[in-house]
Amino acid sequence: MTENTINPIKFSLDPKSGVPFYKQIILQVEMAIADKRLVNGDQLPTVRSLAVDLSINPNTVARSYNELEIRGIVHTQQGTGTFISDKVVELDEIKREKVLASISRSFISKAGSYGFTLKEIIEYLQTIEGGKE
Amino acid sequence: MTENTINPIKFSLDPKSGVPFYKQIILQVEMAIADKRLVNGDQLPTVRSLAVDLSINPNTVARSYNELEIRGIVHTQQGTGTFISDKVVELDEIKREKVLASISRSFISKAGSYGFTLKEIIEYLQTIEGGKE
DNA sequence: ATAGTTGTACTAAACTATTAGTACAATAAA
DNA sequence: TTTATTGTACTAATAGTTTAGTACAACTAT
Repeated sequence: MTENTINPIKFSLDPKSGVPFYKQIILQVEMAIADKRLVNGDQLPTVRSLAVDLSINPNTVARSYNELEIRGIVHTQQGTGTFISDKVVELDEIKREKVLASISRSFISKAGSYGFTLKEIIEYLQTIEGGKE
Repeated sequence: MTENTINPIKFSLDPKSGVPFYKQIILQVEMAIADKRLVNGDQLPTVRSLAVDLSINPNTVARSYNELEIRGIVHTQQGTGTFISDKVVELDEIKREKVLASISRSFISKAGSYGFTLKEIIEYLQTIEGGKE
């Protein structure tokens, strides 16, 4: 009876990876957004259905969805479901740059602790970018 | 009687930071190397002395030194002490690039999960680099 | 050889993160 | 209002990480 208003993303877990289940789910949502398999307004599987699907506890799914909500990636409503936030796909440039700034900062700091300068880092990344097909 | 063959780095721990003691020690050594407060051949404090200094267990210091040794940053010898590896300051370019490649890879992957392309990343880093005094 | 230094091994305690069990609360639809 | 859906709260079990206690082994110097 439910139309497929739900974009059928395939979730899967690798228990051997050492990556916590809830993080794997978050990553899969993020990646799906990144390559447009999920777009604004799309509904994620319900907490229960995904929990059954993956044979894990509903709370584990809920935790993933909660973190995604905190990051502003999804919004959630009891009785209705969890949906990709409109803002995400509108690509709010300000928020986007904040995210990039944040993860860049920690990367630069880490590289710096190994003695790399920002100049060196950029040069290295350019060799990668140039070298891809 | 001991000359200061030991470069007197100041170690300090922040128990509230949530960062494990052994990681804080590693980071402080790495940073000291990065800005030349530690150079090749310099001796680190002995496991015991640093443990007393910081009021922590010798094993915690030893764990830090072990990780640093695995990374090739220090070498250690019983009865003698722990020293900054010559290779570190010779800046073994091959190993150096491997390190940069490794941390870059995880950064690129993380940024990618947020939908950023390598091109975008590089452009962003360049704005930072251009903007520093 | 012997004494004093150094790092190391092994074990256990404390803490934290992760997941699950179970019951509940909010919303939507009839 | 009732029923079925949705997400949530609270607790506990489990596993993993981190630190400490304690005793040991390697090496240097005398």
